[in-house]
Amino acid sequence: MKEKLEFLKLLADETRLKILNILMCEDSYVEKIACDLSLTPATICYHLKKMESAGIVRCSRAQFYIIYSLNRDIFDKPLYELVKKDEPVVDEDEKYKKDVLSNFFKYGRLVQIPMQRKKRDIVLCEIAKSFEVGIRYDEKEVNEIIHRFHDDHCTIRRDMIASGIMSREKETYWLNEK
Amino acid sequence: MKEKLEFLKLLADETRLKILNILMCEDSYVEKIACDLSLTPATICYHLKKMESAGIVRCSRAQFYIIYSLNRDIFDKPLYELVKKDEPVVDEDEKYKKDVLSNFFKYGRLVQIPMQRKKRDIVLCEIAKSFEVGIRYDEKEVNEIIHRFHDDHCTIRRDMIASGIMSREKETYWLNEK
DNA sequence: ATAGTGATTTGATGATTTTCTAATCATTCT
DNA sequence: AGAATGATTAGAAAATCATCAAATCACTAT
Repeated sequence: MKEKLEFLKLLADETRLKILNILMCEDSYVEKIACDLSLTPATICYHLKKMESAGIVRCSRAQFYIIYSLNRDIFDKPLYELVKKDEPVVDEDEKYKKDVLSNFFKYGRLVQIPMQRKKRDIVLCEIAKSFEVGIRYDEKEVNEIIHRFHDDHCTIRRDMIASGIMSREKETYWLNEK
Repeated sequence: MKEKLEFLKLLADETRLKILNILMCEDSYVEKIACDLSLTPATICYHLKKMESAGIVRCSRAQFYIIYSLNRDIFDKPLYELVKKDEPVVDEDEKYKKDVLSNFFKYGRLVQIPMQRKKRDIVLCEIAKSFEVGIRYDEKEVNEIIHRFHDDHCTIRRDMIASGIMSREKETYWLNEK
């Protein structure tokens, strides 16, 4: 995906398209192209080097000049080849999270506390969304909020502290940043 | 050219490629895509609207949702179709200028003063490059410089004034801006 | 009607990218 | 060797574009 994106980005520029069209007709060199397009050699060089490193053009020295030519093979593919994914599009982490949540929550209630550490953290994070950063809660408030999700608020409250999602000092609890 | 460029620019964006890949699998709607990609609905809407106005996607309302779908026809073309010019690449004006100059100058000398107004202006502009803006020249200096290009410096000097390329006051001449 | 939900627009911000000038590099020719 | 010419790089300025938050719009269902 990344590579195809870079390739498309290279094509999607007015100056580079013009350069490619010139090279479709005949090989050429920096100064000549610059003159044809009324731009500086530095600019043309910048574009040619970019395209060279992506394999779109090649160059070779001939006497005074460095002759650039097109790598014509590249343009035969149909367009959808360039658009179609070769990696999953949706963020894998996000997908996994969603799966876990939909497995353990039914109608907004936690049906079971996950045994696996990784899954339990995801579930705890979800519950943590009901707390706000910067607010101090006493134990009664914490229990009440957690109880909306699961009867065993004690276990979950303890896990919140253990996993570092919340902190506690004496009788007050608070949600940690991030 | 312009249109193809716009099309390529639309394809050459990571988020839009991801959206297209999602739509390749199944039709979808703003909020769902936003959720899949962990972006805001506003952002997804922005991209979809852009692609819609280019005919890449379509949309239609279905109950609560506005369902977006792919216009699949577009992706069948081979890539070079998108790159190849359908207008001349080189600036027509520039080309014309070049032709005129190469017709009337040989080895740096003007072989004949063009009769056509348009062509004469181009030739005069070329000669004017030997003068600098902001410098005052007396008639002798002007003649000397013009003489490098053509024997009949008087005619050309007069044409320079007449065409507005240079100005004169009493004995001094100067090149006008631009 | 109106409350609720998804879609869109607006305005601001930040990131990326193109372009130029000036300086430097590399090669050829004298 | 060094002069000349084309190519490249570095650095800075300007333009373009994606993203978000907040406000507004459009439709549905009660």
